[in-house]
Amino acid sequence: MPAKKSAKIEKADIPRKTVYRLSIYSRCLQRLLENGIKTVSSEALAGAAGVKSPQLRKDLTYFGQFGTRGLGYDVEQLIKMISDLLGTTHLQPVVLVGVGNLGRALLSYRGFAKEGFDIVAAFDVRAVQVEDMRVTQPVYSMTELRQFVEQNLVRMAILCVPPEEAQEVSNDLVEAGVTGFMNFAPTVLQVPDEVTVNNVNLAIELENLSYFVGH
Amino acid sequence: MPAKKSAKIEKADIPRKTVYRLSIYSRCLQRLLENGIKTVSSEALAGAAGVKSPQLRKDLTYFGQFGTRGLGYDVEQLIKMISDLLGTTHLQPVVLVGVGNLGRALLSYRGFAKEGFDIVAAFDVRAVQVEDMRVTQPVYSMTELRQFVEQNLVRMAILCVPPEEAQEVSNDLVEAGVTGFMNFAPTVLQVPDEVTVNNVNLAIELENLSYFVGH
DNA sequence: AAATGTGAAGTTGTTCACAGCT
DNA sequence: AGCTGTGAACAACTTCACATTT
Repeated sequence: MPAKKSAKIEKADIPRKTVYRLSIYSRCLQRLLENGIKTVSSEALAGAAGVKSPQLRKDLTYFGQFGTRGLGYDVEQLIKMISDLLGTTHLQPVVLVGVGNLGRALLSYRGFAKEGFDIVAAFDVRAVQVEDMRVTQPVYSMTELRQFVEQNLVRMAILCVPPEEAQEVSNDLVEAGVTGFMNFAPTVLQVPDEVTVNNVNLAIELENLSYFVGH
Repeated sequence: MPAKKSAKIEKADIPRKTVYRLSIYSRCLQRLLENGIKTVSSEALAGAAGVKSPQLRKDLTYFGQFGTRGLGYDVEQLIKMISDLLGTTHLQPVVLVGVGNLGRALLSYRGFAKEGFDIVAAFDVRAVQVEDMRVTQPVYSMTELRQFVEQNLVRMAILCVPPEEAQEVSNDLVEAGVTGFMNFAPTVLQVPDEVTVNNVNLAIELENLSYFVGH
């Protein structure tokens, strides 16, 4: 069943970067709201987010018209529309696979919970509980991964396994119903079209910096 | 002193994405080398890196001509040229500022050392040593930051402080000689032109995924 | 014959300029 | 008058096609 092309803008037509910037706008708006600011112009919000104002306006109009000419945007309304769009209105369950150094590190990181994501369980070939008070999630054996994902309707997974295992683990997860990966393994994952992979590689990020810093 | 524009390709003319892909190519080449493969075609290497072959060739020719027509690229030579270029031939000192959850997590992560970076020290307003066996770096008080950076000629910093403090800390670091930041704080840093900032926000990365996964 | 290097074409994303609301 | 929404111009990046070299 090939998708029909239409003139209407659909998910696929929206630049990935636009979606990314939405998250940034959302954080800036949150700050404004905390300071009791009710309305903001594209100029001001763009400044806070580090982009130019036409960029911001174009980004928003991919999704509709939210501003009032001569006035600006309603802060609260914009926040609502962005979180609806990103799916962060409700807490989302996430599993983490691979409890090595990085995996443990991410499990103890409290930054996800604040943004609407809940790492509900971790999995590793060695299902030993982490003896760290800051890690509260249960660590299960790999053999339980599929069943857990299916039963809890988990759609997103954080992959921190060694590169050799990444492809196999992701295959299992996809079969169990996962459609989004945050992949920390330095591997190019082969996945079906409907599955999204966000590769994150901290070492590459540093290397990149190193180039611009010079030596 | 405005920079003179020239026809020759200089650092600024090279797409950021190209530099980023260089790191990916490097990792693929490393694997080839480990498997005893001496020569590789753009087609094969591009496949492994998840890009198209003209992309790879164009990326490389920004820096010179490294291939042999009819044959391909010499694996070892390419690795050498990329690491020279990225500045990862020699171990580089990095400081980490802000030893909260994420900071601690990154300190215990061994992935940087393998790629040529050495987190030599950490700094925090509360200079308490981390009682975690996996964290081996000393944690100093913020007041010692400037002197340490100057004396050890540190050029790169990993910022994990709360957003309110990020700007001030980065000002200090820039004055002390840091020209590259890996910024984990959800803030748009204002820095001089010659300073590079790589923003990394794991929560945004997850939010982004959430959008594509749907709900 | 095989595979690189590259100008030109194509695609995607950004910025501008201004028409059109409020 | 002020500020959004948007088509058109612009810039950046990617892909193609093929001439060139080994």
